Amino acid sequence: MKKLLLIDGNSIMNRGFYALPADLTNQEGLHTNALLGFLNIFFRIYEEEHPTNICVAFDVHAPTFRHEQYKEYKGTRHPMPEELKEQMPVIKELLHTMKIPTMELAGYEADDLLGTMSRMGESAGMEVTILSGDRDLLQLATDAVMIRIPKTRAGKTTVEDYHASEVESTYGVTPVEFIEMKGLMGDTSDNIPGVPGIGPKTAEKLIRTYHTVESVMEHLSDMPQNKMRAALEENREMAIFSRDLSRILLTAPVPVTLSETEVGRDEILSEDVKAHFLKLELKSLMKHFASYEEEKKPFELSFRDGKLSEVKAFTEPGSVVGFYPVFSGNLLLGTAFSMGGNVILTQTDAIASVYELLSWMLANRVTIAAPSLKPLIRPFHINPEEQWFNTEVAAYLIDPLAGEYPYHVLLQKYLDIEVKSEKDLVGKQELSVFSFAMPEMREAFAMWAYTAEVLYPVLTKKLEQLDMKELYDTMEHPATFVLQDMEQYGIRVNKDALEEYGLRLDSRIDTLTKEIYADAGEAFNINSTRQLGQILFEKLELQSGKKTKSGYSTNVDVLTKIRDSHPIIPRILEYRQLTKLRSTYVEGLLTAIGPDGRIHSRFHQTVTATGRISSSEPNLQNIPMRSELGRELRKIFIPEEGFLFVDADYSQIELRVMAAMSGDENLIEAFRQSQDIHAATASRVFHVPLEEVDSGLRRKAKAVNFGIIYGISSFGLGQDLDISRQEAQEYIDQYFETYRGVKQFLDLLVETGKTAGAVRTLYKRLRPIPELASSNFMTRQFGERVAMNSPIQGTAADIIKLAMIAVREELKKRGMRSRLILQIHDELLIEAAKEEVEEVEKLLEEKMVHAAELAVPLYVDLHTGENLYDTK
DNA sequence: TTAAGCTCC
DNA sequence: AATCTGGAGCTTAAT
Repeated sequence: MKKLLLIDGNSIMNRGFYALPADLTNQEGLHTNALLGFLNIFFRIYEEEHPTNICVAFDVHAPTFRHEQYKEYKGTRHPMPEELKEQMPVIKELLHTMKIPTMELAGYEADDLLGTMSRMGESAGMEVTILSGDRDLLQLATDAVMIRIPKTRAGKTTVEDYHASEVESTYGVTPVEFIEMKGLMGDTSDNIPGVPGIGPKTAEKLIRTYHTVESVMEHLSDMPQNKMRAALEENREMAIFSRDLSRILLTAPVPVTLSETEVGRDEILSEDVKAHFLKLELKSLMKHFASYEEEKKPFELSFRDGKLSEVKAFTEPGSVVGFYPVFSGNLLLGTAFSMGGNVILTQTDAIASVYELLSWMLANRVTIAAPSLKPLIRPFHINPEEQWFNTEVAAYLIDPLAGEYPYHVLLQKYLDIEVKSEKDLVGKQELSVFSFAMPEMREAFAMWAYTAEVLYPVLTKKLEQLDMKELYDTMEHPATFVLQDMEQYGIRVNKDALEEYGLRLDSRIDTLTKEIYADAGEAFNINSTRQLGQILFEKLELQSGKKTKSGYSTNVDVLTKIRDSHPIIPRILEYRQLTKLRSTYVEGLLTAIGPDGRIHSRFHQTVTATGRISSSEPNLQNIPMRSELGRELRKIFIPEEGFLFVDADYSQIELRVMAAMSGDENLIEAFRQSQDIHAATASRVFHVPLEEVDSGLRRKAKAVNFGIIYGISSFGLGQDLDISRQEAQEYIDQYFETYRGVKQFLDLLVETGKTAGAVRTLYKRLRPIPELASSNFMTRQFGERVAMNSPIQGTAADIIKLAMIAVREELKKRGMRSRLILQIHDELLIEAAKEEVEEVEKLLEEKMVHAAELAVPLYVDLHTGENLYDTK
């Protein structure tokens, strides 16, 4: 089937012009932003649809016939900016080189030419697409004619597609009625007057009922005597005139025939076109030529079976090798090695032989690149000093928002190579001793090894360009080893005590459940927010607060506000707390206890956007602390016999980091003088002597302190402190007046975020912020808060990582039995041999306090105890 | 799989 | 004019 692509040239150029930076020029000083915008969206649509026929319509700049006739309405458009004007002849030349016909006709608008040609195509049995940024063209949609409107949001371009049915479902009127609607509501951007006082809502209602402007006018007598009816009566002529003005012609004398619009891929991507792009310095478009060639010969990785000795024979000293071992639990199933693109698969369970080969490689200055390093450290006795490269961690530093780093994504992103993903190849098949005989699994293994090898130079270069090589070498790479240790050691759990704690919860939950049912007058599922909402706010008619998407909110804020209005509320709050403790902590932790009586949580290095570590299966970074009952749970975490816990947490590390990074003299001074920063802040911000700061004032200052770090709004702070927005705003203003340097610093971060698209920590860790480029106000606001928070949270995360590395090294150097087993963002836990406790306390404090030398001293609180509860 | 809720820093 | 505190992971209900 033939496919016709029609493009609204002016509209798409215009869109490109405003969407891309205005300073985009080539060496001759020609602006190229509209050209690039046009071609980007063109190629995107072209690759999606593969049209057989293409034509681009332009407006003629001279007044058209229809302009002449209605000059007073349509003659007042803004003139085209010079920078855009100069690109118009260039795009026409370029389309000429691409053998894509263009059309423009004095007396007619581009819309009319597009409309007419769309009908010609439809009559000839073609599928027609019209590409435009202008919603006016929606009136042209039919079952066979699709209108595509590109939209840019958060830096990403999406396309809205409209056949006749989508116009109806979106706007509630047919494409033809769309024209009638505009007759009533007008269009200020097009200088179409319409009927004053009638907007989109009213117009839609009227046209849905009466279908045409004429019919609306005939039925005026059915309507109530009001302002709307009067306006319609008065503007009868104007409405019909506006409607006719909005209607796109379908019978214009188009200067191009359908057969002339035929254009092949070879013509669009010819050598001439390539040369033309190069001349205009549109280098980013070159990829279309590459992919054209690739499509002819899709990427195929060749790999074969071979012994480890063959791997060795293929390995050049000083080279880079990709390495992907396949484990099923502790059992090695085999290996994939990639050497200069030669991929060799080996089915073997001989870890020792592989270790020997790896040692030989390292001794011969070979860099071994692995897709993920942490799982390999133990089986292959890897040390931080050895020449290993961790693809995943490098890719994370370059793009910390990606979430996952599978080979197919990395190959696509960095080398523009398209391959099947592991999931596509392997699906849900489990690993087994037969895996090395299965073609799909073999291919996936080979891909991992190959990717690690070929990405090594690319990622290394990228890290250097982004000035993060040092961050990788001195922080991220060694941190992997600390995390591996923590996973390996795990934490000991008193299983009996945990079960006993669970029984205590059970009995109390039982009582509460019965009481809640009695309060409600019926049994229901208390865990179901929907059922609970009905009971509380419909049956018991309690005061409901904010709503969620699907009904009443029943969260802790809402319930706390109505705590005293019914005895069921405090019971539900307690029930929630207890069932949370039971299901997440008691049951969750019990199933996580290993045969060694310890929990081996996993620690992730490539998950968070800011550089923090995360923990899962189970998450040991959110063990209860705030409520006494939850805190009791901490008693079940105990050290091994002959050991004690030594715990240290940074005091106010984020505020200290903010003070140091901003260089604000007042805040720095406050930290140097006082241990209690919230009280000190209260004293300064509220102009009260330190001795007179009471707990209420301190609480306010504390909320402001936290708010500032998170990128505060007066609304949020008001909510937090339960005060008015105005009052909250006053606190914020006073804070920034006291700490002017902080204000300057935060403003600078937002500014940097906007211009660079990213912010950095003190140690140059990058956090991209695509939200700052959004056209959506809310999204952009979020971006600003991220810009303020990330460098602070991220720098704190960097510092504790440095401390972890230093602590591990020191313990190792001194040959101590004590070990670091847990990190909770600003806190480190060491399981210390009893005879080493004093030394560990000293060493831990020393390494944490001196992990970074800032303008503000770092400080830690130290605790030693028999369990996790006692270390607070 | 998503939404709502709760736990932590 | 809008908006409405940053970063995580886990469980349950409901689809």
